[in-house]
Amino acid sequence: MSSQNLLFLGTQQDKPFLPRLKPVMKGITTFVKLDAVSTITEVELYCRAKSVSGVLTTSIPLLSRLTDKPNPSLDAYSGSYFQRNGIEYVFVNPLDHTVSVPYGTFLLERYASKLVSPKSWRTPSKFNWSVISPRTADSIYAAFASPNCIAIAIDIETYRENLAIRCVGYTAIFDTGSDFETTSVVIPMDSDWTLHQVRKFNALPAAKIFQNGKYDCAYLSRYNAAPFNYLWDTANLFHSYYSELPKDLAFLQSFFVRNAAYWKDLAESSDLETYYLYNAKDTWATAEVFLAWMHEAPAWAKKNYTLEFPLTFPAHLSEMTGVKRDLQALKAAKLSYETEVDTKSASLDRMLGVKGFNTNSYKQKQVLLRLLGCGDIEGTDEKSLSKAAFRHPLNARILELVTEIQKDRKLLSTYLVEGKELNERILYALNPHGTDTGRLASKEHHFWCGLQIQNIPRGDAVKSTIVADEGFFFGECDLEQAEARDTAFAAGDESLITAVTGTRDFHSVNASAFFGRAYDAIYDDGKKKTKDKPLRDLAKRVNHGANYNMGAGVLVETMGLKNIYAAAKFLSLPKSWTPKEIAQYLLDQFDKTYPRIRGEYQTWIISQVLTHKRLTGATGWTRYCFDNPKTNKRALNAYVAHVAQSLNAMVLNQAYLKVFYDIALHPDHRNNFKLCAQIHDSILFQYRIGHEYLAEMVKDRMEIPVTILGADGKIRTFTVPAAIKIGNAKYWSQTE
DNA sequence: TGGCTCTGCGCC
DNA sequence: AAAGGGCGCAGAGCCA
Repeated sequence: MSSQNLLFLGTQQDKPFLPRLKPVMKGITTFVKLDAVSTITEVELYCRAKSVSGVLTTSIPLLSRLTDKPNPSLDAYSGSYFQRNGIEYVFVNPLDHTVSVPYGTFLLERYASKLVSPKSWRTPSKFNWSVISPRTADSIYAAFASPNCIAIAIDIETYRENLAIRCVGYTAIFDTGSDFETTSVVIPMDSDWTLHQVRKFNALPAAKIFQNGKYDCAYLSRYNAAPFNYLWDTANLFHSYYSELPKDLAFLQSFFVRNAAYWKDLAESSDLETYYLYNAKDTWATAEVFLAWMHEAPAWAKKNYTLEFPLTFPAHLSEMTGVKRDLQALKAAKLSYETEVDTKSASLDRMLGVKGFNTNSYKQKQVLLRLLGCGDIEGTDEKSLSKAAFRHPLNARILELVTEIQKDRKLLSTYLVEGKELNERILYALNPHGTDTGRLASKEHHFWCGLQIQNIPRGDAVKSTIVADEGFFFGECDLEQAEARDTAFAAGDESLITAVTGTRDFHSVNASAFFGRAYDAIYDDGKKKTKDKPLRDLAKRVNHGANYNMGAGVLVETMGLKNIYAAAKFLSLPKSWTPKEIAQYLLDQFDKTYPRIRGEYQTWIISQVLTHKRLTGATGWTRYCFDNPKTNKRALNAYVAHVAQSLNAMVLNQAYLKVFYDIALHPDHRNNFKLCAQIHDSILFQYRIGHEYLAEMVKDRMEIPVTILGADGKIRTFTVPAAIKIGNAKYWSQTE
């Protein structure tokens, strides 16, 4: 069958979006079938009749037949390839993704090209694998150690219950001169001999490739089997290329390997051989993704990788360091909040005349709002409750209590939970590939315990349960007004630059400029004290809102009616104004003061994205942008926020690396210093008592000059100042 | 019972 | 019509 005809086998759901399919099929004759099919034979007969050799499809029944699974997930299989009786099948997400997902069309086109232009795809290496045995180990090792082995992909499988490694898979990539070949091997972790093999293979000189390798390294470290020459990570590679796209290995494989199908369900197998096969396939996929990325990725993505990947190592150190929990303090805090919740809940129940009102139930809160005559309020979150509270003192009495209970329960359920520790330590993960902007993302640790370390509540409640190690104090060093400075310089807005870099208090300068009051009436420079807190706070909120391109309606929501009316009152605004008009007035004051920020700066960002599909920051970090900031305000907001957030992240990441190499790893300092975490604009560490100078060294390394081309076309250099927070801080709550 | 989505909320 | 960015986790609710 030499015909190039293709078939799109979809569902009725796809019908409205069929016009989007046409450009993707690049002029190839494509038949369309939207009615349900019940057998593969039916599809095959149709294809024979129409000389169709390839089927692009969103049909779940067909997927079910091909995978022999009752209820497969189309999303998991999107991009997957099957071949049967000479017909090729490629699954894609429902066509409505072309409009509902920013990268929907991009992925559809990419997956369709598996059929439309198969020659544009790399031919993957043949997958061959074995389970290691004493008979084969030496020859496999010798091959992996040979100079034409250019890299080795590794992946471990673990038992969650005891943090043991179940098996380790390897795929070696061999350069044959004209092509790349691979060999995969799995080492079950079931004897001293196999552990010895794992150590040997991990110590091989070839560069190692992982997918999210900090996970693997955490476990391998426990076995004293850390890998040597870990240089590549497919999660970081892909994040460096398309940060807005998913980064799991299954997605990466469908993205980079033409004739591969989703294989992750093999992991559920109870058959050992099948499980090892799954492990081997993971490493093969990792190797193939690596090769395809190297072949395809543009220079800017490679530059991104050089910025991002090195962060793996300080992140690994921080993750394995963790922070100590004072278990007694935890118990006490927990008990005290539990008592608090009990008391308040009893009081709430009495007020409502019910038993066991659940403040976590949005349904119950909906009913409550209705009973209080506030059925018009949509949500049941804190803002909605405070809106209702503002309407009547009785509402306020009840709903403020509800909110208080919720706050306490949040602490109890998320942060004051016993048993999150490992050896009395709170661990966490810090992932350089976790965000669209290049910030690190945090989550619980690879050992299935610990906490997200970047959202610990600000107050003492939780931080007073985090204790420094014996002989150490906590220190924290943060970049001051970093995003505001970054915005000012990126926009090239002279007045904002002046305000944010001046010696005067930034928010008071704003308050003065926005609302026409004398600066001296708002802030006392001599005493470094705020004199008009309400006005300064108002300026702070307005600045924050405007920076994120907030609309008046949202500003009303975030400030709350109480604050909006209070603002109108002390600014003597007309009494007839609606809350939204008041908010609009506030935003207008910002725009009058800093017209470039929501003016030329935004225009510049839009044109950058529209002309290049990319935003490149001052440090060279580039974000590929799938969304359209001209037609989609959400996208515009995201890209506007990106510029400052990303620049700040990049600078802090550089600082994190410097602190890692100059202090945490340095032979002169390593015994007196612990690198704990990076928290968006700060670095958390511990220093040995008596070694306060280390905090100074951290500060020095955080103050990195940035040279930036502003949206006004001028080049400027600036440095965000860092502030040290120390003070005999035995507990994290005591850094100040 | 487990898995999924929705809702809400902690941080910067 | 109107739309504040970036994250991860817990509980409720719902479905199979």
